[in-house]
Amino acid sequence: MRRLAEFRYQLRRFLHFSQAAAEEAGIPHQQYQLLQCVRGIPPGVEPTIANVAARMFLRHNSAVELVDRAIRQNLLLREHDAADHRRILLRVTPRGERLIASLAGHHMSELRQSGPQLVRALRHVLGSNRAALSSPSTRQTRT
Amino acid sequence: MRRLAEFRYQLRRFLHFSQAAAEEAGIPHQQYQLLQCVRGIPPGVEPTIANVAARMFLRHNSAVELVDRAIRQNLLLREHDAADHRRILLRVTPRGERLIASLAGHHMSELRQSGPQLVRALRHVLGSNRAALSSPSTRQTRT
DNA sequence: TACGATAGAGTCGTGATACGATATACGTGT
DNA sequence: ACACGTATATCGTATCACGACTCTATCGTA
Repeated sequence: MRRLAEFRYQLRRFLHFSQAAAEEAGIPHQQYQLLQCVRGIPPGVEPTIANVAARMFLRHNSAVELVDRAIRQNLLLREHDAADHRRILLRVTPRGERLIASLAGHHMSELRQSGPQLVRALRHVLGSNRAALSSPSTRQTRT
Repeated sequence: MRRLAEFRYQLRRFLHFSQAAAEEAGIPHQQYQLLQCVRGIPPGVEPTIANVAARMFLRHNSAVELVDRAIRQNLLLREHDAADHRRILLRVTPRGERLIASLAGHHMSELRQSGPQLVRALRHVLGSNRAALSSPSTRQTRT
C-alpha cells in the first residue's frame, strides 16, 4: 500500500509541475489540457464539445464553460459545423498553438527526467514483474 | 504532441477512475489521497500537517482544511506531539483504515488493467521523434 | 409538409475547495 | 523574559465543476 502511495505521489508531482508550467505560461492548467485535447485529438474524432468533454472526463456543460474561458483568452475558436448546425467544431488559434508548443517542450523535458521514476513506481505497484510491453533496448532488471 | 495528449488522456482516465471509486466509497478523492499520504508515509517522515502538505503539494492551510474535513468524517485523528506542542501528528482511524484498504484493492485491479496502457503511452512520449507514426493499433475503445 | 422526439450546445445558481493574508500558540537562543 | 522563527489555525475570496433547465437543429414518420 505504501507503493500505491508512492505512485500517487509521483503522479501528483507531475501534475503539480504541469499546473505550475501552465500558469507560468499564463493559463490555468485545464485550459492547457483543453488545448492539448483539441490539438491532439485522435484522427477520425472531431473536436466537438461533446467529444472534448468525453476526453476531458467532464460533463458537457462544464466543457462549454471551459471552452468559453479559453475563447475569452483567445486560445480557441468556435466553428459551426456546416453539415450539422447543432455541432460546434473547435480550432486552436495561433496564440494557442504557440502556447501548447512551448508547454509541450517543457513537459517533454520534465517527463524525460521524472518519467522513469513514474514508471518505476507503477512497476512497483504492479509487482515489479514484466510490464507487458516491448522495451526494445532497455532490459535492465535492477530495482 | 499527439502522444503527449494521449498520455495525458490516460492519466485523466486513471484519475477519473480513482475519484469515482473514492466517491463511491463515500469520500471525496482528496480525502482518500490524504489518508493514503498519512498511512503510506515513508519511514522516518512524521505525519505532521506540514509534511502531509508537502506530499500533497498543497499550502499548509489548505492541508489544515483538508484534515479538518477528514476528521469530521471520522477518518483521521489529531494527536499533539508530546515533544513539540506546536506539532500535530495525524493518525488514521479504523474507519479510515477500512476505507483505504478497500480502495487500494480497487485501485490495484484497475492499475493491473490500465497500467500497461499508461506505461505504453509514456514510453511513446519519451521515445518519439516525429517519425514512426506506425502501429495505430491502439485500441482505446473500451466502452 | 407537419410535428413530436431526440441530440448537441448553452445558461444559471450552487457547492466544494484551494489560496493569500492574517492570527495564535509553541519552542529556541540570548 | 524577550525576540524571533516555526507549526498550526481562521477567514474572506475566487475558481470551477456540477445539476437542472432551456434553446435550437436534426431526424423519423405520417
